[in-house]
Amino acid sequence: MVRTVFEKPDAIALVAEVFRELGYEGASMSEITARTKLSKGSVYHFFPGGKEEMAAEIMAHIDTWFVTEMFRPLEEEDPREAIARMWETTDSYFRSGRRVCLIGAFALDETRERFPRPIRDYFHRWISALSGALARAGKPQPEAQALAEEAVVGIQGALTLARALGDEAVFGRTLARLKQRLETAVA
Amino acid sequence: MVRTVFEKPDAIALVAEVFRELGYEGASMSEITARTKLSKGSVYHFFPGGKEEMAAEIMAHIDTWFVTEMFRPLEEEDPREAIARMWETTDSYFRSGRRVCLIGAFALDETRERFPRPIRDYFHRWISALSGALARAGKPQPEAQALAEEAVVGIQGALTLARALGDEAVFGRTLARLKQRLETAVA
DNA sequence: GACCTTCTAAACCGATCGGTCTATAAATAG
DNA sequence: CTATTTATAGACCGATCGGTTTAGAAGGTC
Repeated sequence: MVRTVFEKPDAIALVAEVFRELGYEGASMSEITARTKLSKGSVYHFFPGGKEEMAAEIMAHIDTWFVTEMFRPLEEEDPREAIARMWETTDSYFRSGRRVCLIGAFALDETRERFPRPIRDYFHRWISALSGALARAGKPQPEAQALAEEAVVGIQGALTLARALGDEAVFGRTLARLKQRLETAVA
Repeated sequence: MVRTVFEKPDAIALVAEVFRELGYEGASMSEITARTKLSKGSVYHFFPGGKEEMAAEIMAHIDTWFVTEMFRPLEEEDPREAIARMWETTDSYFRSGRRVCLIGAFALDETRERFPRPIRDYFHRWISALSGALARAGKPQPEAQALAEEAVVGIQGALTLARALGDEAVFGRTLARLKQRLETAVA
């Protein structure tokens, strides 16, 4: 069955990948329509506010996803189990290092000036959620916070290097190292 | 004395900051001329090949700088002393987290496809140089390589988070942690 | 001083930019 | 079925894009 019409959630996901690959400025309308196979009419039907609205909706979509799949699970009963699952979720979300972090990419150039809050919140909430789990696992507060920050820093750095080196393996190595580090720190 | 003419090294440095702040796609000619105060005529006088040549020259300039200021010093006599100075050079180059890594930013979007080699080499050489110093400080090869990779990953991640959180302190904390980690690992 | 090279200024170019609009097709409700 | 809503297609718009050109100013050499 050939698809004839799209629905908004599809449109958000499709456009999101274009922004992720090309960045905010690089994601021109011609690239968006070419890569998503959506016509200009469809794109502006779903996002009357243009690129700004697309990016805002994409970030909201990412936010929702991370809250339900990454942050809330970190609040579940067994914190060590929760953290272990976070590494799996992270590896899967970033496709073992083949997919970059859209929010991280936005943070690096002037796109940050457009969306300072969602960008800041994304990282802040991730660190908070992980820090909370570490605290419940027995880490005193200041160290828990520092370890959580170290983990998120490592994830972002590994994504950058994986792309830069054209070698996704560095992402897997970094996740394994960080996992180990948080486990022994908590032991 | 008001400056009337520029020379090429000045032009490279000025244009580099625009690319660093806006990324390759975001650095439009109008932004370049506005922010550098160079006229379009001047810009194309220095870079007849346009944006592509500007970016290539900027990366060559960065490469030279890193070789003389970061990589070669890591080969000097006392490896621990050399590594200690690397942290200072890193902090100073990235302005304690206020300046982003142009090469890292290029790696994240499709700009990478334009310049895969210089981007890959930049990180590869940094890791190699640091790994060599760690090895000379007594670390067996596989761990030296892993620690060097961890350090460069951490630097990149910290730059991303510093920008994302609008809080440069995370960069200083990360450098301090990595410095400590490499010192104890080598002890 | 004359001469020559280097650098600047800005008008100008076609192509592409983000965005609008109108007509129509597809899906849904009655 | 008809009526209405929702989504698609693409022509079209002014603005900006990256880049070219030409004329002249600034700076060095003798």
